[in-house]
Amino acid sequence: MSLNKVQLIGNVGKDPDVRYLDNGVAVAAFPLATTERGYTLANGTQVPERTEWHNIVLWRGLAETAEKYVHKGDKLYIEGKIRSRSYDDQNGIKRYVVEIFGDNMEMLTPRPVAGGQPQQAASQPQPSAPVQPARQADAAEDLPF
Amino acid sequence: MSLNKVQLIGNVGKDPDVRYLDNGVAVAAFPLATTERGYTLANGTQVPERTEWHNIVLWRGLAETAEKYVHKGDKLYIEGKIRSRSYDDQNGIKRYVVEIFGDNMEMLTPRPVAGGQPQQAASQPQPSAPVQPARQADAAEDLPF
Amino acid sequence: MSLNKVQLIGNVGKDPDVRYLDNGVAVAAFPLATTERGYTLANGTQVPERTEWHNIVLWRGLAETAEKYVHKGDKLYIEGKIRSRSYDDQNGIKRYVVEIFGDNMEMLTPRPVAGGQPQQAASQPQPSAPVQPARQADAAEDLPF
Amino acid sequence: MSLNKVQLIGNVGKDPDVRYLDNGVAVAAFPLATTERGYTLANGTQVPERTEWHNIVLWRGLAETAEKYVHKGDKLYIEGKIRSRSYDDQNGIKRYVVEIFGDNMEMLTPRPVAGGQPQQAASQPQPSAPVQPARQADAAEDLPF
DNA sequence: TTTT
DNA sequence: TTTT
Repeated sequence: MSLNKVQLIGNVGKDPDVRYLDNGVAVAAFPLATTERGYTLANGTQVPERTEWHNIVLWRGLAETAEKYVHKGDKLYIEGKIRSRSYDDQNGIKRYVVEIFGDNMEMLTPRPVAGGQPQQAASQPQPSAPVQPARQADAAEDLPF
Repeated sequence: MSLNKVQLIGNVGKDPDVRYLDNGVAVAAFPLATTERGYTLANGTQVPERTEWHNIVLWRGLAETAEKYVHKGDKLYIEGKIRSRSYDDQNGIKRYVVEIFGDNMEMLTPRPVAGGQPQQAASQPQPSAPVQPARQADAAEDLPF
Repeated sequence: MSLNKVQLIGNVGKDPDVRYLDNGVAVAAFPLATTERGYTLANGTQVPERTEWHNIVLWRGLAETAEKYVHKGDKLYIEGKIRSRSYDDQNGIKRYVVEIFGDNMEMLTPRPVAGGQPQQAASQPQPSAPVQPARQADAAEDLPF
Repeated sequence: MSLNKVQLIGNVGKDPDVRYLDNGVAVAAFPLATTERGYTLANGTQVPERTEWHNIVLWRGLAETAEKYVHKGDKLYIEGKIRSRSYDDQNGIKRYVVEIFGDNMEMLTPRPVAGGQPQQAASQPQPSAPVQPARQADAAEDLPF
C-alpha cells in the first residue's frame, strides 16, 4: 500500500567509500549531485542554477560494482528509496541524515575501450556478476495467452 | 546503460486471466485503464477525457497474488517494463502487441475488514509470500559510516 | 543532464498547513508516511515493518488543492523532487531538513458520493483549476506521421 | 486518480523526423532502443540480450530541441506517457501503434567542446529555450514554515 | 534502427 | 563534493 521511490541522474562527488560488515556484506557510500538549470521568471527575476547533494548508499553486489567501476565525476542513474536515520555526532548531539538506498544503478559515463583507441560509443565494464538484483526469467518463456 | 520503466496507477478492466506453464510458473494477464482528465485549451478547444488501456502481464509470485487478490474494478499501482511481441492471429496475420511486464504491484483499493465494520484505513490482504521480489536485507544492518 | 525525481504513495499524517506568501502564492506542507512491510531473512532474522516520514511541500495550485481536499489519513500519490535546506532553530543551532517539493499529486482515497450511497468507484473531487501544471495540447492534434 | 508514466534511458535509432503542423506546432518522432543484458538462469539456460524499440513522439519546444540536438546514436533520458493509436495502412488494414509521448528529455551523450579539444566532461548544448516545460518559481521563494 |  |  506504499511506494517510496527515488530516481536520480547526477554526478558522483567523491570516490565511493566502501566498507565490509563483519558478515562480509559490502556497503558503499558516496555523494551524488543533481543540478537544476537556472531560469528567468516572467517578472525578470533570475533564479540561479541549484545543486542538490544526495547521500547514496549501496549494498552487496551494487556496492562491489561501485567499488570497482564508480569514480568521482562519473554520471550515474540511481534508483532506490529515501531512508532517514539519526546518529549522535562527536559532540553527542543527535543528528539526522537522509540517505538514498539504491537498488538499481546504471553507469552513464562512457568508458574508453581497453587497448583500443577511445571512441564515442565506448564499451562499458561488463561485470561477471549482474549489476541488478535477481530478475525473473520472464524472457525465457513463451506467453500462454 | 539502459532503463525501461513504466509506472501506472489505474483500474483493472477484467479479472486476471491466470495460467500455469508446464514448469509450474504462474502468469497473469489483465487490462488496466489509466484516464487523463479532459481540459480546455487557451483557444477554447475542449480536449476530452481519454482512457488508455494497458496489457499487464505478471509472473510467478506476483501472478499468484493477482489470482488471489486482484479483481475487476480494483485500483492498482503497477511498476514494470514495456515489452513488445508479435504473434500470428487466427487468420495467419502477424499482429503486434505491447505489454507491461510488471515487477512490483501495490493494491490501492481498500478492503473491508473481515467480520468487522468497514473503516477508512482498512486492512489489505497480507499474503504470506511477499508481493515484491527478493529484497536486500539492508534494514537489518547498522551502517558502518 | 540531471534528474531528481521522487514518487511516493503514502498516508497523510496531518492536515496540510497552508500559508500564503505576500505575493499571494500558496504553500502547503504536511507529512506523508510510507511503510515497508516487515520480512524474515534467510537466517531467520525478523526485519520489522518500517515507516518513513516525508516532509511534503506543495506550491500554488497544488497547495490550494491540498487545502481543499487533502486530509489527515488520506492516501496520496506525490511526485516531485528532493530539496534540502537549512535554517536556524530557536536555539540558534543550524538545522537541516529534507523536503519533497511535489509537482504532481493524485488522491487515492475514494470519496463518498455527495448525497448518494457510497460505492466502489466513488467520484473524486473535480477542482475547477486542474490539479496538474500546464499540459501540452498533444491530445488535440492528429499526428503528421 | 491515474498515473501513466514511462521513463527510458536508451539510444536513438535514427535522426528525429520533425514536422510542423499548420498551426506551427513542431512534432518530432524517432525510435529509441533500450537493451536488457542477457543472463544465465539457475538451470543453465542462457537468456540472450534483448532490445526493445520505443516510438518516441515529442511536441513543441521539446520537438524543436530534438531537431537541433538529438542525433542517431545519442543516449537520452525520456520521460512521458504511453499512448496507443490506430491508423489505416496503405492496404487499408487497421494498424495499431504504441508511442511514448515525451514531456521531459535529458541528453546523456557528452558533446565535444566547440573549438576546444574534446574532453571527458564535455559541455552540453545550452538551448536558449529551456528543454523542460514551465516550472514553478519555487526556488525563488523562502518557505514560510 | 541504437548501444554495450 | 560533481557536472554543464
